Amino acid sequence: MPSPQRKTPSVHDLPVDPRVEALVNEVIGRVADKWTMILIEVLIEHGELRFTRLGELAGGISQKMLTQTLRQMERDGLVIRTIHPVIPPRVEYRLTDLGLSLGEAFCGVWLWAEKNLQAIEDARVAFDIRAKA
Amino acid sequence: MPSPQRKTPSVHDLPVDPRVEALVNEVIGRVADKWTMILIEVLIEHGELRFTRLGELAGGISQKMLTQTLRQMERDGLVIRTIHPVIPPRVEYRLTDLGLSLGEAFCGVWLWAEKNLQAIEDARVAFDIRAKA
DNA sequence: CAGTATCCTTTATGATACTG
DNA sequence: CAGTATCATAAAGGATACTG
Repeated sequence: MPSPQRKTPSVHDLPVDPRVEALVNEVIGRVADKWTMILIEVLIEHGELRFTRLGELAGGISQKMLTQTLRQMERDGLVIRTIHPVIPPRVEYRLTDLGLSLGEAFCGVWLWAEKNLQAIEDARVAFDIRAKA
Repeated sequence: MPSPQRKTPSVHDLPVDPRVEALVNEVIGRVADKWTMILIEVLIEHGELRFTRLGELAGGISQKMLTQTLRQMERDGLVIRTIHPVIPPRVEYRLTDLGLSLGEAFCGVWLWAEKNLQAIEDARVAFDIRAKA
């Protein structure tokens, strides 16, 4: 890795419009939401799913949050919501290409988390011991 | 957060230890936190920084959240906090290898957001128009 | 089934004041 | 400077009841 002193070898290798950066932050804040990530994960693994099934597979999500998160995702162009006009209603959700690409981008974080779980737990234990002193 | 007995199958259909998965979710939940990501970004770009400077560069963070987020990051092994015993106090923060690797993993999401900013805005506009009908 | 609507609790965050 | 402590409030989220 390049030493931190060198000219910012970060994501931004070019002059960054602060307004663009602010928007990126906002998008990341919204999009990197816990339930959004989990729903994308579930949709990648299972493909198109109905509302209730999606909730079951996500695990521990309330109906309210499920609706709310799905609406946001739909608005952001991450999922497509298909209503089948039957009784009882059948509504299915699937990822758009945009949603899929976000899942792939986020995959790196997921892998990072799995890989470094133990390191984090160790760090916490060490910190808590230090903190007691 | 622990959901009361989830008979729900795991996010993966693969044999994944649910406790591991819960931890991964928790870690991602924390890591996908807005200020954590911004602080990592700033630390990658500027290297070791003092408390106040870090806050300035992060932009719009309250002292309370800065302290709180940095403590969490330190506990998770993402940053190292160095206290120089002088008056006035001088405390510097820098990323650990773990913190740096998280920044790199998250880089994909950052790039995704930059790249797809316009697509998201377009999707929102389109959705809002549809919603009015 | 797939939501809405409502109430209510918890959590997150901000503002302010104070200290070694 | 680099915090800590406290109060206040906004926002997130859950439980429950109801509906087309």
